[in-house]
Amino acid sequence: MNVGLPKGTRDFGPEELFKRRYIFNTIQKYFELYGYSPIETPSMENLSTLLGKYGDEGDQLLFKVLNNGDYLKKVPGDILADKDSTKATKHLAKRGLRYDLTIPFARYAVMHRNDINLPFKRYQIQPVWRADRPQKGRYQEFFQCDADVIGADSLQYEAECVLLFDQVFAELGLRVDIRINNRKLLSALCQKINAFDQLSSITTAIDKLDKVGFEGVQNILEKEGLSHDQINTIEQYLNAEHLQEIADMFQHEEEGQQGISEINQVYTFLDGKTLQNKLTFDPTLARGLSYYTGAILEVRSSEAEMGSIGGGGRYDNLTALFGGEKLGGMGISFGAERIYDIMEELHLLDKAQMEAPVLILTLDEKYHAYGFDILQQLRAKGIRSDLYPSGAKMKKQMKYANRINARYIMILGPEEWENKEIAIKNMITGKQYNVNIDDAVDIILEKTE
RNA sequence: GUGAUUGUAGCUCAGUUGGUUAGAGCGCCGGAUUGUGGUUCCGGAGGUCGGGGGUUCAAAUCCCCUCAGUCACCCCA
Repeated sequence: MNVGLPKGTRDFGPEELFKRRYIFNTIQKYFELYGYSPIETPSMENLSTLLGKYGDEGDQLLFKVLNNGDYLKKVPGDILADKDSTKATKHLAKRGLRYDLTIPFARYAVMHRNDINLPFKRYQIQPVWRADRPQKGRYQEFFQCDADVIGADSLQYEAECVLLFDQVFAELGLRVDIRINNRKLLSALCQKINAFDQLSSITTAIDKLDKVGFEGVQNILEKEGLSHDQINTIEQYLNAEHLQEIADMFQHEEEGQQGISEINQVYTFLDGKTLQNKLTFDPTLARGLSYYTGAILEVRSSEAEMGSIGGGGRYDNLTALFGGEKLGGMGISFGAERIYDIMEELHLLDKAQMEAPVLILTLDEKYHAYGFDILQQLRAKGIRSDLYPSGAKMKKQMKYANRINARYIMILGPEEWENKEIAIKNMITGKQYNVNIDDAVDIILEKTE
């Protein structure tokens, strides 16, 4: 046996897929409840759409799709001779696999600008591909569940996204911590210490706080060439426990005041709404993605050790990259794969298994066709059901019934046939009794409702 | 891209300082029970020990190469 799967990809069996769908369906249900409409984009995009959007590392992690036809012929001889893969790529591949859902959405928004009306609320649940090395909770093919609203500045959407996170995780039965911060505060921090051009690297450093602790962040910042005074100010910021402390810090930074005000407005929108999970302001929350400019959100499980299982934020200009009209917005993403892993770990998916069907057993070919009639009657009533395909040994059929998780079996054998009856057995309790053959469908219907 | 670790039956894993015919549990198939599963008892099938090379009288075991998985770092969901 020499079959296998490409690295970082998985098959999903029936049981697993029932569970996965339960999660996706729940997320989708709330996306739609909140007024988001679905779109889908192709698995492949033009490489020119993708390249340069995710940084140098991102470019490395893009799956490139080899051109069709005599692709080597079109590569200039000198590039071929140089064996420089980076240079040769653009001659070998003009398409690549989708790396996330955000950039394709930006491309979509620009291309279909005349067909969408603002504010445009879309959600998208599709697989994406990344060529990085797989490890726990990381795959080369995985699903993302994104919802974004573009073309509206209102902070109601920040509040809406918090509520969306809160409700979805509550319905899934996961207890989570939702954390909120605002990039404007980080921006103000960099202004305050006169290191605004290092905003991006300081953000990245702060983002590692959870993992490496303050000493680790300190080391990174030192390597970035920041002075002790600057680092002290950053530490003071990171240690702030209340919004007021931050507000005091940024009295002279307009952007800081704005960030504070935005966070307060989000809280105002949420005032009086009952959240089922904890929402905390966390000045240390940074998030790696560079395009966020306002609110940032992150969700972590309070019950399991795992990275973030949801995140999002506000961006100013998603479409700038494609030269379209400036469209800002707010978006969030659910980390469905990780949510699955945590829920499996906490046994929250056991109940999400397929609802057990009804299985009909016949013990003789003579009335097998009659069993098929009953089967169609059950299905017409919307009962998931099946008929064992032959009059095999009772034991074998029973085993099969067990394996497919049948809740009820209907047995049609010589004795029953003679008396115009059918035996109904509850596979969970083991109880069994005979009913009139004409009433059987109604009785099953009653039981499975 | 960097580092670690593991590859033995369908699955999870034992296998001593190299030493006859490589084992267990679970699963599978059959029987006890020709009309009753999930419990029990009995029997059976199933292995290029990841692949290649080397050392040795002898290699699952030691050495080299290679492939694959897993985990961590970078980055990320």
